Amino acid sequence: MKITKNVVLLDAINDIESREIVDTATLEVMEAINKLKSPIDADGFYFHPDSKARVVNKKRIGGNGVKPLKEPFLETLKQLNWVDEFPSQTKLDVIVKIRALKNAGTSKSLIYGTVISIDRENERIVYKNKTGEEVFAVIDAEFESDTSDDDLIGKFVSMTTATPGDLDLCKFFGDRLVAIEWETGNISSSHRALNKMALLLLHGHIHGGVLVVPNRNMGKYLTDRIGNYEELRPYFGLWRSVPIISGHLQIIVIEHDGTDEKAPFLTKGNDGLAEKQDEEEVVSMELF
Amino acid sequence: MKITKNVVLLDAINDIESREIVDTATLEVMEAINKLKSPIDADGFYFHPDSKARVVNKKRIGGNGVKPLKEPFLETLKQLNWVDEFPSQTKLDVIVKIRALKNAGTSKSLIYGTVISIDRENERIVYKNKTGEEVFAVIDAEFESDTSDDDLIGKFVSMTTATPGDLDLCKFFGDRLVAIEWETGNISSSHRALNKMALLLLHGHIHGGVLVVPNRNMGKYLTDRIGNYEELRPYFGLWRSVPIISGHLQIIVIEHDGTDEKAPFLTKGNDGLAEKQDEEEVVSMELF
DNA sequence: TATGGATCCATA
DNA sequence: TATGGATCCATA
Repeated sequence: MKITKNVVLLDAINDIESREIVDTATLEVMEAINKLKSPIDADGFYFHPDSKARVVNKKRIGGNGVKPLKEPFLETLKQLNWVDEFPSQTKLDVIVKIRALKNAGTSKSLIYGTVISIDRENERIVYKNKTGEEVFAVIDAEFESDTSDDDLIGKFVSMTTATPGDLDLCKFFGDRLVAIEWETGNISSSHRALNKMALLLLHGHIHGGVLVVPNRNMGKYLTDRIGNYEELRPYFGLWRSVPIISGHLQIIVIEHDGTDEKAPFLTKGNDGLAEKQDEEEVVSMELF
Repeated sequence: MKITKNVVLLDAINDIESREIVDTATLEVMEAINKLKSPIDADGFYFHPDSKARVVNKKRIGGNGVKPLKEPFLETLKQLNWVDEFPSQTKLDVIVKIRALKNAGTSKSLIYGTVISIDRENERIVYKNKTGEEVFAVIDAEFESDTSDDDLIGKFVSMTTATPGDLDLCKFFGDRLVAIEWETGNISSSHRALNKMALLLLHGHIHGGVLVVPNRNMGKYLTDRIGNYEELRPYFGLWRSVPIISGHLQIIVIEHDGTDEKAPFLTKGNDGLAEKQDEEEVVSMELF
């Protein structure tokens, strides 16, 4: 697979080590992109010429599925000790719901404690955790609750948090974390991916963020409306305006190496439903 | 329809007139939300209790379609002189492709001119437009071109621009523009909507932005994965960090008033992975 | 239940 | 061709 651009959106690199970390991470991502081949024994990544999406009877048909692209990319990086589905930092958690309990629960996704004070205006709750320490957390000024704030004081409660979801891949370089998002979801999903990395940079949780996204030319061979560089371009000014103190955010743009009659059609994902699978195969045969 | 929250993300209001504009626009949005009723002659907006989405055999079924919600909302505001599908400002345009031409074209979406200079590093092109003026524009440092930069000098060219897409609704209050985005697309689409309004605020093109979005409770009665307040909550810090000079960005959160056996099922379209129309009708009959 | 994703639709 | 949207999927 080719790399056509490498666009830096945020670049607040304050020391040599930081630059080295970003450079190393970038090289590893590039290596994983470079390794993507189709057909498997080819010298690059080719699509079958007939797999290009086109409009017939006002319907867009064709296009390759995207999962066969993403999976080998993740695989290569996991072998370089990147960890997939890495959770976004808990320190960004915001408590959105508080519920008084009779008995202690054990849900891993909830926080348990005894309420000491609630300050809606400053979005802050203080509570005693199970080891008896007084700790504080951020609350949504309008968190959900069945009970008045006063009645919650002194009660044992569960607290539901809201946090950004997982990152595709992460790796620690020393004590600094770099995140990678491979984006072949809908273009709007690329907005969320960049938002997530920009937010984590803003809060100092990660030191580097890399978005890998196809260009529009490559998009023509894939599922309609997947993320592409050109369509994100007009929004760069927004991400560039985020006032991070340190860190780096970049977009790496990829494109297939060309077309080749020997390249396979990449199946589209109807995983898990054998019935749909059959229909899909029939459709594929009709199209190609 | 109920309004459950009104969350301000950016509030850089510098004069009384500005406050009045934001307040007026907000009231008009609230009025349009308030007017949403189902059944049509009811005192509020109710869903049929059986229309709540649920999981059967590992498949999520049910849920109302979202178009029947959005359309009357837009209609009310158009009657209050809001304009729909309002184009995002051309001054944010970035030139992403330049092509030498033999003859002048007339496409409305392209810029035509004779190139005077190209400065990739500073992302700037100077050209002579058809009235002979020298003007400049922003280019992508890696804009597409068949020709070398030097060869483009003195040539008549077309320039393709990239710009954010339309806004759902806009209205001028004096010379200041307020934008509204109604978000019942996918949650990631809400990220784009907020990004768009934040960007336009950053560039001073709009003075106010309003996102209308359901809360999670209401989302349970609608298409899976539509935008909802709770899921956006963890990202507020990002939009709040955007360094705007003046303007206002808010989220208005809506919820249905309850359930009622007399409420209709709101029909769904065939987007995404929906089964085709005929099948859909059969499924609906099975469910309800 | 919750979150990221993959897929196709409507329309200018 | 281009952009916002609507819909259902996979999985922890």
